[in-house]
Amino acid sequence: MIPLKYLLDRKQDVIERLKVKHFDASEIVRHIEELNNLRRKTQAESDAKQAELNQISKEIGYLFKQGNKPKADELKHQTTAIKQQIQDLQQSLSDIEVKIENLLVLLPNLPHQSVPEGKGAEDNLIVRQGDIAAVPNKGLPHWDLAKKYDIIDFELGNKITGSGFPVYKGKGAKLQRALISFFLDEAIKAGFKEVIPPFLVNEESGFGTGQLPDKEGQMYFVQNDNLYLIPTAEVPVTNIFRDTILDEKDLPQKYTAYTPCFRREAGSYGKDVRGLNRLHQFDKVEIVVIEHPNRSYEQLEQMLVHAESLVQKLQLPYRIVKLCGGDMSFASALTYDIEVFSMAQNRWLEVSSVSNFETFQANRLKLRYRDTESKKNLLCHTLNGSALALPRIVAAILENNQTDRGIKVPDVLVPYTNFDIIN
RNA sequence: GGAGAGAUGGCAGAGUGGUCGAAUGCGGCGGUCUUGAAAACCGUUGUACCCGCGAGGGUACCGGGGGUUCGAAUCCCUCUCUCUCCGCCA
Repeated sequence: MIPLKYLLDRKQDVIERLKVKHFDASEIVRHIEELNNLRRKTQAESDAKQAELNQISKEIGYLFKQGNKPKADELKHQTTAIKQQIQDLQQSLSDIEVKIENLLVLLPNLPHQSVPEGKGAEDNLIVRQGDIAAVPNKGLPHWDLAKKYDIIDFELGNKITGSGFPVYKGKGAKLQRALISFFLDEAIKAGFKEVIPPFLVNEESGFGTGQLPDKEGQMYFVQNDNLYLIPTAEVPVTNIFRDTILDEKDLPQKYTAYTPCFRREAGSYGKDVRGLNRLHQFDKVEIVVIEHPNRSYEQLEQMLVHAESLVQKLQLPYRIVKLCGGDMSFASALTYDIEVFSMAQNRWLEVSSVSNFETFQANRLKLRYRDTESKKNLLCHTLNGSALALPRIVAAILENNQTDRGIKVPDVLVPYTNFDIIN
C-alpha cells in the first residue's frame, strides 16, 4: 500500500509511474485527495468538540468537589448535544477513513525507475544468461523420468488428495530433503538466520504482506479457525516484523526459512501444470530481508547473486530476467526472475523470483526503523526471494542430467543424498 | 475440553470513577565529575493523527471491540491471548 502522504505529495509522479504497470490511477488519486481533505476537516471539527467536552467535564468535576451541585447539573445538560455531535463526526470520520483505505489498496506499488516498459513475459529484459550449449539435446520430460525411476508418483497423490499433490518416493524423497538442506546451508553461509515459521497464518498476516484482501482466492482457507495456509514463507517470515520499530543499527534483518507452500492456482491449465511445473503443494526455501531504504537496491542485487549462485552450483543452465511493468506483481517495485532451461521441455522454467517491495509491505505491516539522525520512525524496505523453489529445480535436474545409466545427481548434492545416481 | 487468575509505557511494576499519558525502579539518551571508565548526581525519554510558517496547541491510545457516566486504566458486556490446576494427547 502506498503511504497516503507520499501519494498526495507527488500525485502526478505516482500516476505517471503506475502507467508503466498499465494502471490508470488518475481517478483513484483524485478521489483519495477529495476524501482526505474531508477527513482532515472532519477530524479538526471532531477534535474541537472533544476538547470542549473535556473542558466541561473538568469543570463539572471541580464543581462537585466544591459542592456546587446545581451549577454542575446545569453543565451536564449542555453535554448531551455535544456528545451527539461528536458521535456523528466520529462516524463520518471512520466512514471516510474506510473509503480512503479501500481506494489505497487498489493501487499497485510504484515500479522502480529502471523497470522496462512491456506487456508481458515476452517483454522482460534478459540481464544475463549462463551457458546453455552443454545442455543435452533431447531426452524425456521429467514426468516420464519420474515414472521410469519411480521417484515421484503423481497418480498416488491424485488418489490421496488431488492433482498437484505429488508423492515423492525413495531417492525422489531424499532428493527433496537434500535440496532443502543444501539451500538452507547456503543461505546460512550467506548470513541469513534460519527460522521455521507456522505454516498457517491469520488474517492480519495475510493483509500485512498483501495477499489479502484481493488475492484471497489463491490461498487455502481453514474456515473453522479462520486461518490461511501459507502460499510462501514470505508471509509468516515477513510478519515476524509486523508492528515493529527497529533500531537503525539493527538493519538489515536477514532471514531464511524452508516451508511447504500451498497454492490453489485456480485457473491454471495445460502444459503449465504438467508434472512438477505447477503444484498445489511444493517446497521452497525463502530469503527475506528487512533493509534500510538507502540500501535496499544494493541488497536486492546481493540476494539475486545468492540465488544465482545456487543454480550455478547445481550446474543448471539459467538466465536472469528483469520483469517488465506488465509482468510484475502488484506489490513489487522491482523483480528479477531466475529461470533454468529445460531442453526436454524446450522452455525456460522460473525457479526464483527476487523482489524489492520498498515500503509497500512495510506500510501495511507498520514496520519501521528509528532514524538515528532525525529520531523519526520511518518505514523500512522489505525484500524477498526464492532460494530456491524445489519442483522446477527437480524437473530441470531430472531432464538435464539424464544419462543412459540414470539421473546424475549434481556434485554439491551428493554429500546430502549419499548417492550420485538415480537409477 | 472444564475451573480459576491475569493482560498498564523498552522491561519490571503501582494505580479501583475526576488535575492520570499514567507513580516508582531498571534500561536508553544528554550532561556534571574523571586522564579514561565505573559509581554518584542532574536533566531527558511512547505512538498516531489534526491545526499552525514556526513557537506551540488539540485529539486519541493502559490487550481488541462495545456499553454505563458530565467524566473510565479504574465499573459492565464480549472477544483474543497468557498463566495455574484438572482432563485429553504426539
